[in-house]
Parts: sequence; C-alpha cells; structure tokens
Amino acid sequence: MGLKERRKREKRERHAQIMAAARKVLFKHGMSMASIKRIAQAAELGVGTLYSYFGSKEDIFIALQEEGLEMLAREIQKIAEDTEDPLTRLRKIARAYLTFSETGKDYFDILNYFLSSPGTVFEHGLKQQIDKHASQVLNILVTAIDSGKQQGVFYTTHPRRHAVILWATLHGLIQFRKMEATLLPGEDFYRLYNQAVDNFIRNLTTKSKSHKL
Amino acid sequence: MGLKERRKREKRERHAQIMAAARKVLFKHGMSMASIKRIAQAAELGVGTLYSYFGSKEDIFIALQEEGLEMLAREIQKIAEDTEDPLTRLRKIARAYLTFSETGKDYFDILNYFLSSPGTVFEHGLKQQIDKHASQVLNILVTAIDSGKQQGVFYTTHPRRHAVILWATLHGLIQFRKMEATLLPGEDFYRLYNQAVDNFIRNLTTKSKSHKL
Amino acid sequence: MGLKERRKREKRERHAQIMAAARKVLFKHGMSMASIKRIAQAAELGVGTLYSYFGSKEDIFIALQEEGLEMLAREIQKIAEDTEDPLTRLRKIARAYLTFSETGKDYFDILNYFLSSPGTVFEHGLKQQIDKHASQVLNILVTAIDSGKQQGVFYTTHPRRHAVILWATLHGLIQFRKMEATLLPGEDFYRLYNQAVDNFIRNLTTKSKSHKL
Amino acid sequence: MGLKERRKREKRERHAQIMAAARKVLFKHGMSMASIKRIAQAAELGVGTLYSYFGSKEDIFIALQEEGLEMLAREIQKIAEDTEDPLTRLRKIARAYLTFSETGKDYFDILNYFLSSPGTVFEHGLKQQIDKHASQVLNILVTAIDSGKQQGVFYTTHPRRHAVILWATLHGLIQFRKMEATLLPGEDFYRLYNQAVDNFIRNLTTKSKSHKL
DNA sequence: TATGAATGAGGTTTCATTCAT
DNA sequence: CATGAATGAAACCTCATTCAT
Repeated sequence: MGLKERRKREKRERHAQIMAAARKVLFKHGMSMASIKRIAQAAELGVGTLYSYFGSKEDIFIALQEEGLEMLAREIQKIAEDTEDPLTRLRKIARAYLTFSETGKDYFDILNYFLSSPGTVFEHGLKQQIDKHASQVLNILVTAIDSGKQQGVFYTTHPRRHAVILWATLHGLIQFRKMEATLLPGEDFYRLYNQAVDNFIRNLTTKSKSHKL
Repeated sequence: MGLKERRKREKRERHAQIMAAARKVLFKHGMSMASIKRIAQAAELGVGTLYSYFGSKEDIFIALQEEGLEMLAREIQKIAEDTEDPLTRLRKIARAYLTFSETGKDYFDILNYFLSSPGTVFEHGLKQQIDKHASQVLNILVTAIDSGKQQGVFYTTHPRRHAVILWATLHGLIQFRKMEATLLPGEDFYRLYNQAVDNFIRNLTTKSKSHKL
Repeated sequence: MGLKERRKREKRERHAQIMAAARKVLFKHGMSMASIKRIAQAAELGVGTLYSYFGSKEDIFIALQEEGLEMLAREIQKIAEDTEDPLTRLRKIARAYLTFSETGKDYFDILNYFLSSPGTVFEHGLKQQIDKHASQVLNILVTAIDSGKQQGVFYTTHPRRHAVILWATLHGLIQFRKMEATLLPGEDFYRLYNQAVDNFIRNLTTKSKSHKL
Repeated sequence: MGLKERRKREKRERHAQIMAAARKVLFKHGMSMASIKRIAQAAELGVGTLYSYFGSKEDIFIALQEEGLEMLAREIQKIAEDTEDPLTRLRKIARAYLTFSETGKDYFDILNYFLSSPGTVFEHGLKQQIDKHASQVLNILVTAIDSGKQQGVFYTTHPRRHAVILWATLHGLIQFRKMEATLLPGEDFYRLYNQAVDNFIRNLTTKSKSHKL
C-alpha cells in the first residue's frame, strides 16, 4: 500500500519536474527553440523518460498552456475577490491580463500557437482540456460582470457574451501591439488599452441597450 | 521587343503561379506543413525556381500576406464607398472582415502567423512592408469613423484609437471562435460578433465621454 | 557498471567507425566530394548519428587531421628515438614524411585543405587544436636539430627556425610533385627530395653563418 | 575578311571581359563565393554566354590561374632583367613571390586549389596548360641560377633541381604562414623567409658539394 | 550568338520519436 | 521504469549546367 502511494507520488514529482524544465526552457529560449532534448536536459532526465509521461511534444505544450491559463485564472480570481467595486474590478482584471501577456509572454505565445493552429482540428479531448481552462478564465469575467449587475451597476442581459467580447478585445489589442509603431505612432499602448476597457465599461453602465439588439 | 514583353508576362505568371500554389498548400495543409518543397510541387516547378522568384520561404508568406491585406483593403474600401450611412458602413465593414476570415481563411492564418511570431523581429524592412498594408486597412476604418464624426453621428476625439480597438476586437473574436463551443455553448457566433459591433457603435454614438478620459 | 562500460566502448567504436568511413570516402572521392551523407552511408549509419558524434562536418575533418598528425608524430618520433646519428636521423625523418604523404595521402590532403582554407578563420579553438598537433610534429624536428647541435654536428642559433624551413621545404616539394613531369622531366622525384634534404643538412653542418644574418 | 576579323576580336574582348569579371569577383569575395552567376553579373553577361566561352566553371579558374602565373612570371622576369648581381637577383625574386602571395592572394589560393585537388587527375591537356605556365616561372629561376653560375658565383651541377627546391621552399613557407603564431611564436615571418633564402644561397655559393651527392 | 529562366540533385543540419538494454 | 543512441525524414537553400527562344 505504502509502495503504491510512493509510486504515485514519484510519478507526480517527475511530472512536475518535467513541466518545470519545459517552462524554464520555454521562457529562456522561446517556443521555437524548445526541443524535447533541451527540455530533457533541463529536467535532467532521458528523453525516453519524457515520453513515458507525455505522449508527444505537443502534449507538453498543452500542459504548459493549461498551466498558463490556470495561473492566469488564479491571478485574476484573486483580484476579483480582493476588489469590491465592480468597475475597479474589471479594470484591474484587464490590467492583469496585460501584465500576464508581458511577464508570462511565453504562455501567451503558446495560447496563440493553439489558437492559430490549423482548423478546429485539435483532435480528441485535448481541445476540450484546453477549452476547460479557458472557460475557467472566462467564468471569472462573467462572475465579475454578473456581480456588477447584481449590484445594479452594470446593465446587460448577456453577461457571458460581454465577457467574451471583453476578453477578445484585450487579446486582440495585445496581439496588435506588435504593429503599435505603425498603427498608432506616437501613442502610448497603455492609454489605448485603457480606453478599450473604458469603452467596454461605459457600455455596461449604460442602460437601455436591449432595444438596440 | 515582343520577346521582352513576353518574358515579363511569363515572369508575372510564374509569380502568380507560385503564389497560388502557396495559397493552396497553406489552405490544405496549414501553415506548419507549408514547406518550400510542397509548394514547389503544387506549383509544378523546381525548388530552385521558387527561389529565383522569392528570396526565402518567409518572403512568400509575406507576399501572401500583403496580397491578403490588399484584398481585404480593397473589399472594405468598396463597401466604405458604397455605403452612405456611417452606422451601416461600420457594420458592413465588420461583416466583411468576418467574411474575409471565412473565405480567405489562409490569409487570416498568415496574418496570425506574423502576429504570433517571436518578438518584434521581422528584420525591419519586411516588417515595414507588412505594416504598411495593415495601416492601409486601418485607415479605411479611421476614415469611416471620421466621416461619421463629420456627419455628426459619431463622437470621438480619437478616431484612430477607436479604429484600432474595433479591429482588435473583431480579430480577437474571430480567433476565439475556435473555442466557441466551450466558451459560448449554444450561442450563435454571428450574434456575438454583431453584439460587439453594436457595442462599439453605441460608444461612438454616445456623447460626453471625454470627461471619462 | 558493466553496462556503462559497454556504452563507453560502443561509443568509441562508433567514433572510430565514422572516422574510418570518412577516411575511406575521402580517399576514394576526394575532399570536395566528401559529404556528410556519403560518409554516413559509408559508415552504414544515419546522418543524424554522425551529428551526435561530431558537431559538424568540419569537426570530422579536424578529427581526421589530428589523427593524421598524431600518426605522423608517432612515426617520426619513433625514428628519432631509434636513430643515433643526427644526420641519418634527419634524413630518415624526411623520408618518413614522404612516405606519410604517399601511404597516408588522405591525411596529407586534409592538412592541405586546412592550410588552403580561406584566411586565418578557423574559429579559434579549433585552430588551436590543430596547431597543437602541428607543433608536436615540429618539436620533434627541433629536438632532432637541437641534439645534433649538442653533439657538435650542427651549427645553428635558431633550431626552430630551421626546423620550420625544413618542414616547409619538404611539404612544398611534395605538393609540387603533381607538376613533376613538367617541372623536372626525366628526373627522379626521390633524388630531388634527397637533394633538398642534403642541402639543408649541409647548411646545418657548416659553421659561421651568423655573420650572414 | 574584315568581318571574320571583327568576330575574332569581339570574341577576344568577351573573353577578357569574363576574365576581368571573374578576377574581380574572386578578389572581392574569395574562391568559395565565386559562383558562375556572380561572375556573369559582374561581366554584365548572361550565364549562358559564359558557357560559350568556357566549358565549365573549372575552366575559368584554370584560366585565372594561368593569368596569375603569367603575371608572376612577368614580375619576376622584370626583376631578373633589372638586377645585375645574382645574389640580389635571387633575393629580390624570392621577395617578389612573397609579395605576390600577399597582393595576389587569390591567385595564390587558386594555385593551391589545383595543387590540392584529388590525385594527379586533371584530365586532358588542362594540366599541361597549367604546367606550362608553372614551367615558365621555374625557367626564370633556372636562368637566374644559371647566370650566377656563369658568373662564377654559384656552384651547382643541377640548376633546375635547385630552382624547384627554392620555389617549393618559398611556397611551403607561405603556406605554413597560417600556423605562424603556433609554430614560431614571437618570430617575424619575414625574417624566417629571408633566412630560408639565405640558406639556399649559401648552398649555391659554397663549392664542392658534388662529393656529397 | 546571347540569353537567363528552370532545373533538381546536392549540401548541411535539426529533431520528434522509437526501442533495446 | 529509465535511458539515450540511433534514426531518417524533412527542413531550407545553393548553384553548375542546360536549352528554348
């Protein structure tokens, strides 16, 4: 019995060890340079060992992506809990997403990698796993909006829809950041980003939109 | 004289032939599978021939991307010209972008490829060429907003900023479409997309936002 | 324990196997035709395998060259040790170099490859390794001259300088051998070679040269 | 008749034009970078045109090599004619060869290329053509020695043999120059080179060597 | 005769994956 | 279960040479 337990524990440990190595390599050398061999070396394990824990290189990336989304979820969850005012909450969350894209740049790259991969392929349940985590993140946004609605600050009949729009907007902006110099010469990106959030909030705080839809 | 002319024409034709092949391969197998060899085969040309028309694989993608952005620009430009009402114009443009992402999916993928590629690298000159075309697209949006402002329908002191936000929002939404089933189960994507546009317009048509900034 | 040992042995064997294949290919097809692919085929190994033993194609050549120079050093060292008379010793060493150029023709070619390669490039570390071996060979010559000096047979204040001149002369002659038929029609190359050695010795055995310098 | 003449002249002109371009490319980019295309561009001619004047790329190199040897021959011939004293003459010639290896480095590289090429292959009369020019150079050395003999300054029964030895020595030294730093650290190459020439001259100026042979 | 577009074999190198130990 | 040597396909790119015009 104790043996089985130990086995299980060791397995978890190895798993974590590999993930840590993958993360390290990813952040140090970037996605394209993150080869299995390099990760194995960083993990101080044989490549074969990696393959007994992960079915393929892609699997490792998927795991990393989940990790990234989990981390993101945790961060904005904490913010959501710590902030009273719905408006401030939303602003802080948006800000956190931007920060995440900066400090966790590589997690962000992986997310994009998957979002950019061909078609809706993704085979099997892998996609679902990823989506699940994305859903988690989204839910925090939804809750944030919902609670604002409850408090009579936000007006919307489709909180989830708005949540998706917000996230998409922020995500899109961060992606476009690469073209910042050309698209918005002389402008501060943060100002632009905040403007987008403000616009969004203004929409939520304004009544009687239903007749428009 | 005739010979030179023919040479030139043939050169143009080969160029188009290669671009078509690249497009085809890209569409069929996706970005990561689009190797020079495969493109050459699709074009029924030798590998070397491709290299006498394009300096590198990346160059082909850049050309495709320019092509895509040009096509997009042309399409929405036409819409912009053909539509009187600023609101309708914006809606139609947004709609066109969605259509573009559907029918010109490969072009969209390439855009993402460049937006997702590491860092702000791009070797400068190339980046500028791409950005130039992106700028072109953006300018149409700016003009659309500006003209609405002129007509007293839109209120904004930063048309360009708003244009970027709109484009980013639409782009982000289309990217997130892949997670549609999970993020918005049972919802129609078009409705979501339209909602985003409506929100945006509502912002523009509402006065006195300046005190918010 | 035994496993590790075997692994090590196998690794050495593969290394030797690759070197042997490289030598074979080199000898059979010449330097310019010695591609990695061909060497891999000759070694009956995958291309990738070669790259896990050698960092690059050049590395293989460097290894071969070191091998060659080591072999040469060993051979003339043995002669130097086995021969008492300084004059005979020098003659035998010279003779051995000629033999080396004949039996180890490929090694000789590689040496020329490096001596003929562009500039003083060589990426530093590698160059030093090669030079080290060349130095080893030279030192034997120096010692041979030095000991002759000690015995009062040779007169020179710059043994090293003379050693270099001797080696360069022999090397140059062997290179020119290709033009033998034209440059020295009807002459025996060996006679020419010996003459050069004799000239050299005559210089060393003659006193009072210092006033010339 | 006049037409034929013109044709011939034009042909010679084209030939020179190509050679000039090849020389230019060679000296600017070095041997390995001297592709047919580049040469053709430099000559402002089509690649096909080059092939109607030269059978292959190698042929161009052969021509260049002849050119180099011719130039060398001319230079040392002039020196030989302009100098009275046999000793000075030899020294000046040696010096000229060193200078040639420095200023005409690429000619020198080509010479080595051919001297290093596999076996004594060289097929057909190409080899002979090259050898002929080499012979020309050698003859100047032979004459220089011979005339010294006539003047009673040099003593030798085999002027040609000595000439070859001299050339080989100088050539070998120049090749070894690449290993200068290791082989002769802290020594001036010119001193070494001059020493070799002095040694050679000392041999020639000393009588009664015949009993040694 | 001059052209230069087209070729495609060849070059080196990387890397995900397998499998015998 | 852990290992890492071996694999070999695939990647991008170059370039001497040919040949239809």
